[in-house]
Parts: sequence; C-alpha cells; structure tokens
Amino acid sequence: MKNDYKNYSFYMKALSDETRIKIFEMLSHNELCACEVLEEFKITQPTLSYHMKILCESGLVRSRKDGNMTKYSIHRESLATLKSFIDTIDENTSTIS
Amino acid sequence: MKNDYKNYSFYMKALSDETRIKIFEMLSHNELCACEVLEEFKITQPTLSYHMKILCESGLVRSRKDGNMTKYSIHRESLATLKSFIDTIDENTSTIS
DNA sequence: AAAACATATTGACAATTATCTATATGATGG
DNA sequence: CCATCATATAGATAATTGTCAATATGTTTT
Repeated sequence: MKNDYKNYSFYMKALSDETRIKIFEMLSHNELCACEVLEEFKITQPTLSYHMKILCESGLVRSRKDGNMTKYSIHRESLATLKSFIDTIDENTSTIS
Repeated sequence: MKNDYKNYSFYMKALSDETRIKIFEMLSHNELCACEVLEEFKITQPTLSYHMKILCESGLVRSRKDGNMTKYSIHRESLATLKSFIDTIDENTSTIS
C-alpha cells in the first residue's frame, strides 16, 4: 500500500498540535463532549471546535450527536493503524546491523 | 510529566509531512546519507536538508558526519518514547466501559 | 591549491495553520 | 415559540511551513 504514508502523515498532523494531542489523551480515558474538553483549556469555543474538526477529519476521533451535545471518542481502528505503523518502524530498526 | 505532551507533539509534527514520514520509514531499514535519501524524491537538495533538520531537531533522527557525507539514522530511544505513548493511549481506550 | 562533491544556510514567497470575534444552527426547557 | 445551551461556521489575521534558487561551508581527490 503506497499511499498509506499520506494517511499516516494526516494522523501525525492531527496530533502535531499540543492542544490536540492532550485532547486525544483525554479521549483515551473517556468519551467526552466538547464542553467537557473545553474546560481543560484556555482557548475559545470556536478554536476548540476547529481542533475537534481536525481530529475527526483525520479519522482518529469520531463524533456522535447526543441531544444538543456532540460527544467525541477515539476511533480505535485508526489508532490501531497508527500503532501498527509505529510498531513496524520499531521492528525494522531492531534488525539494522 | 506534564510537558511530555509538547515533546510528543514535536515528534508528531516531524512526521506530519508525507516526505518526512517516508524518509523516516527508509531510515528504519538502514542508516542513509542525504544523497541516498534525495534520490528517492523529486525535491531539491536544500529542501531535503530542511526536512532532515526538522527530523533531527525533533530527536527522532540523529546524524553523524562520515567524511564529506552526513549519515542519518533513527534514534531508537526517541522512537521508543513515541511508541510508548501510543501504546498507553491504546491501552487506555481498551478500558473504556 | 584547485576542482569536485556533499551538505547546510540564506532569503524569498505562496500556502497552510491556529487563533480570535461575530454570527449561525440546532436542540431543550419553560 | 422564546430563551438558553451546545456546537459549528465565517471572516480576518498573524505565525508557521514547505519550497526553491543562490550561495556558503567543509571534505576529498587530483
């Protein structure tokens, strides 16, 4: 699969911002709505919405509507894909002479 | 450790570009000099040098001088740190109710 | 020492990103 | 249905990024 690299780079880009990587870690413990995430940061609501959009568009996070709230959680399949890439890189390095 | 997140985001940023993530994969198989890497891409030598600098500054890649060449390889400790972060996230998600 | 080779740096520029304020949309509760 | 709450979108802007051509630096070879 050649263009997996583009996909991986999108995952990495989604996590290349300190705010987003913290959000990602928060979501790893629990599904959370935007307002719960917002409380933890000193950014405005639209800025958070922008970051959530990037996380969702990467595929690493998924969202679902629940009443008037949007709940976010980690998309485990995408995470598995990312993890598998890192694992492969790590295995490769262990066989360098 | 609170500011590990900034560190992780730097790793991710280094890998958030398709060219750089391909280089990273290439280096996982072998230490390579810049000219060997350059052959695989349709970018100029200064652009490659810029990308190598970003990879090195992130800590994920290290360089050493060998004659008039610079040889690049993956810094296994940093990779282990990144891998460990992803693994932890993955473990967290597996305990969500 | 001069030429050739490998890499790095500089300066420029277009494209992208992260952020804000203001506003819109859409659901819920009186 | 009107007000409120939660989230999204639009428009603006400063900062960052990826790229190149030109040039510099440092090493090897002749």
